[in-house]
Amino acid sequence: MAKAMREPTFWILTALVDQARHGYGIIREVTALSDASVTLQAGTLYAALDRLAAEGLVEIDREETVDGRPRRYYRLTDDGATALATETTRLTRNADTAAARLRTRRPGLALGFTTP
Amino acid sequence: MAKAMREPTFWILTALVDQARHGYGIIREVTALSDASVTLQAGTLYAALDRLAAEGLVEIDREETVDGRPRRYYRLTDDGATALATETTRLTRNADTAAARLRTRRPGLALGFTTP
DNA sequence: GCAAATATAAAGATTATCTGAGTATGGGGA
DNA sequence: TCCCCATACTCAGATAATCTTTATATTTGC
Repeated sequence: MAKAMREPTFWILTALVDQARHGYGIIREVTALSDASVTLQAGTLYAALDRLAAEGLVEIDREETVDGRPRRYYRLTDDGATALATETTRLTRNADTAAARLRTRRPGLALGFTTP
Repeated sequence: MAKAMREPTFWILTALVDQARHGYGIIREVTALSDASVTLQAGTLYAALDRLAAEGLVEIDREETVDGRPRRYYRLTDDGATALATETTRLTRNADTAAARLRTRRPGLALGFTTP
């Protein structure tokens, strides 16, 4: 079984599903995707990109300079998409297992969690 | 926002939802709950129980000796149940966000993930 | 009689993330 | 014009949860 992914890693891969993005763009996309509940730290992001590139889950798409600032774009690889899909399945299964258990606790009472 | 929970922590809390269990019982329950895809390591478990007790998410239920072996039972606190419910909501939301994005990738093709 | 299962403990290594600081450019408001 | 903020990336050190390994002790099953 693939080892559990940490949240920043999960969000970075998710941000790259639809298009290649550069580091700072990933940060903004994750903020938007997560409804501002997750704010990637720069240190975390760039370290994670290096690691993910080494693992083959992302790769450099292109580098360009916009307004005098250099950007490095990353894209998701097929392995990255597969890893994200696997992780997503795992998250769903875990959440479903816990939700089912929680429903049996104090039956008839309002639950402390909601479905979005 | 509550900080993301790691997988072993999530499973320990989930295992305690329905009843108080002792350490070794938690290990076996998590193996069963996760369809044998997660096997808690003893070192991880007992360290996590100490930490979770210090955080007030679990508490000692009772201690008893069965067949000459001492067992320490833990139960989930209300805070623990709330934390697990919050985490479950987060997992569901994250998984749904990623799943929606993955569906838009290479439309028409079979997806690399399944719903359980 | 010996291995495997039961039950807990604890030290050291690993690793992703967090924290915080640093470098640099460009745009917008005062 | 000046300064702050947003943009864009880098890096060193601290933190925290987990993993790995080892240890101890009892009981059950073969």
